[in-house]
Amino acid sequence: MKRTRPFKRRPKRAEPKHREPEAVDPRSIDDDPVVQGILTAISQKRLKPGAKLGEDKLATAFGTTRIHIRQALSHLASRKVVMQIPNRGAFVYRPSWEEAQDIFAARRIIETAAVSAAIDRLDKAGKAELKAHMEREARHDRNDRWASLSLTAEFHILVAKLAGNRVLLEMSRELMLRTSLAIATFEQPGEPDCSPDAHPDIGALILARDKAGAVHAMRHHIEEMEQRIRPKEGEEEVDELTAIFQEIGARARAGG
Amino acid sequence: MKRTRPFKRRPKRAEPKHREPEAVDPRSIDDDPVVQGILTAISQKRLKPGAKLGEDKLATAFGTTRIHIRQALSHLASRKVVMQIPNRGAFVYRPSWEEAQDIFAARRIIETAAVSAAIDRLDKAGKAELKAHMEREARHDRNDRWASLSLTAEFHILVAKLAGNRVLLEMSRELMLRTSLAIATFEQPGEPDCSPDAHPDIGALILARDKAGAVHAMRHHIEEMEQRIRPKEGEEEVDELTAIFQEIGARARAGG
DNA sequence: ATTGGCTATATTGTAAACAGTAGTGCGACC
DNA sequence: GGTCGCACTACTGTTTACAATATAGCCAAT
Repeated sequence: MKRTRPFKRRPKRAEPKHREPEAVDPRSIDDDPVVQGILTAISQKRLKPGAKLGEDKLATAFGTTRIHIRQALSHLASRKVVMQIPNRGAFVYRPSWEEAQDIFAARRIIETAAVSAAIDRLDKAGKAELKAHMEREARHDRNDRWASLSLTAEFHILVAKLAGNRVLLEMSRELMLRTSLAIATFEQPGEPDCSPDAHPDIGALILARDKAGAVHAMRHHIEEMEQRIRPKEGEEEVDELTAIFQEIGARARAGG
Repeated sequence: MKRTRPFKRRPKRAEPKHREPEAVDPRSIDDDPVVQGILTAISQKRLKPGAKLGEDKLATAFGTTRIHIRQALSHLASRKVVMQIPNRGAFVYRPSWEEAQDIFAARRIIETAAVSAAIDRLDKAGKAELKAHMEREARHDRNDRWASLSLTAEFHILVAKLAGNRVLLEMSRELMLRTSLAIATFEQPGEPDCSPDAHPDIGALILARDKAGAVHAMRHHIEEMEQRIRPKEGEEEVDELTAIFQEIGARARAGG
């Protein structure tokens, strides 16, 4: 077909004018089904710390390509939910004992502040949301382990949401996940994550706007969780080994 | 060349035994020179919010490949330092006004807690580190804008480090960067990020173990920073536009 | 003058082939 | 019998080329 218009060849194009990237749908990778799937699997403890996350297997499981999986895994690695080891692959993150303690300490700080802020700005809609959650948690089937784990996590997320600070909310989400990993790594077998009666108490104190009481209850609740985990015995061997190697390395460097 | 040994073809191999991924050098992507380069460029305000981060340009600038750049950019996008828009590319993150306020609120919470914890566990080494930093900050060349910005950020990071909680430290680092972006986006021209006298005061109060005073000074310092930014006038137009569109969309959903 | 349509180019996104590395199992050797 | 070494597989990591999308420039028409 004849070209309607002859186009002269332009030698080069000017630097593109810097268009501001506003007004664009900022769809995040957090909404990705692969990311969401792995996150819920972890928070429900179907995936345990140290589990291998093979790229091919995930690709066939989710019905997508390896590239997509790689993107999701590296995102999760940025959030310290997944550990990537060169030429070995991706594994579910296994926090150290020190890191587990730091996670709980961070939660004490952030969630007590969140409770306080939530009480300050509690309105009708917030009260309704909180009551609805408490009812769901009260009447849920306690034998459904996966639903229980999801619900207990959602309570803490809801409090963070009621605080009205999105940055804090994102941090809380991240800490919740890392708490799941910490508990899964260091839990004593058979114990639940959250003591089942703590959430109704805290919720009632928030609804009553008893700030001091709610903050204290939340702090106590988190400390109770923390006291339920114990350092792994077996890890001392590993630490000893690494200590030996480090000593040998240091001696080699020193003695030439 | 002759094969020394005939190998029979094995039909399939068993599932590999799950070797635990411990005892491996966990080199993080945070140490990547591309990531570090972009982060320091942002914290020194050489890269402004909204700036385009073209993959090819970065690849040639850093002397590496596009894939490497893509990995670095997606990591930075996970940390909300970079905004990736499909088919448009990566830009330096530009926080909204609400997000900027949330960042400062989060810093108030985390850094006051960090000051408190830092005083609790302050030892000789910590005192020395703090004194060394205060001296560097006192005698640095105030005309060197880039060095100034680095030093003021380092003070806050040092306090978080003295608190002895790595999780909190990582959060503080992230918040520092996002504060840089918030200030760069909403600052009044010509004003410094931190009031120059605040850091010596806070440092002295920490060294004196005056917990209440140090916490108060830190909170005041952050509030002072926050009060120095103002919402952009131009943004109101955009907000009005988006409001109109949202209204139209809602009406279409309801009436259609 | 502004808007709309068209084409060329720049840039990002994706697929597939290739290369490199770690891990497994068999055989050999002491 | 335990250890060592080799060949092979499975997997990750990288390169390459190609496809898809958005942007800029130009012309025409209103």
